[in-house]
Amino acid sequence: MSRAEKAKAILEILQQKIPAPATELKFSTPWQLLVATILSAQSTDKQVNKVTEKLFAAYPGPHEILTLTEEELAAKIKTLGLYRSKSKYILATAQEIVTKHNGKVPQSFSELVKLPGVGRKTANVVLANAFDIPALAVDTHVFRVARRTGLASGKSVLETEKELHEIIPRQLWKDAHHLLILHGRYTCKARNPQCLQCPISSFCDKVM
DNA sequence: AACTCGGGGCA
DNA sequence: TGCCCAGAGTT
Repeated sequence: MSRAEKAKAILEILQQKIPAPATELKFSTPWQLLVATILSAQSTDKQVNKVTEKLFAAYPGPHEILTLTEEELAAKIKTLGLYRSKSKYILATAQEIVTKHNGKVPQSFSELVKLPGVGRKTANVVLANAFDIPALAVDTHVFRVARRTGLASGKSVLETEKELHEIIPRQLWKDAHHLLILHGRYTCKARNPQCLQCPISSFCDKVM
């Protein structure tokens, strides 16, 4: 079985096994996904969902969020860590999107990473999930899953990113990041991995 | 490369 | 009670 076939098989299984609504970041627009992703730094998806549900109901887009001061927004996201910097980033990014991008979230990596608080990971998540553009942010979870399953063998995150780009089928790009990261977070954990309940253990070189 | 922001989840 | 967490900016 080629690596590409393996990737396809693994992702299709994860698609069926991972209950999206409970754990996935919720969003209905590129802007909301961008904000949710900024908020997710050093926080869990559940915490983020709790905050964004209220926030987006009252302030759905960049124009609305700009009616808030930095302190007011910070108060609304105070249950998340790093809330002061996040508030600052979100308002600054909203301002730039309104003034420089005609109110729309830019659709290229180079433009996205120029936004305040948007780095490599956030940019890739937005490209893949909001715009269905092949992009994958390899973080520690994705890296670990890729190594254990043998989908990638590169030593660095960037090498792994390149390898995954080559083998993940086009139609699965949109879900690849969520699936791999959630699998890594809840099942293929760094410590105490749940191999007995792992739906893809038959593809794994390192069942424990 | 190291440091900082940071409340909540979980053992 | 201590460790960890969907990161990014600054020095």
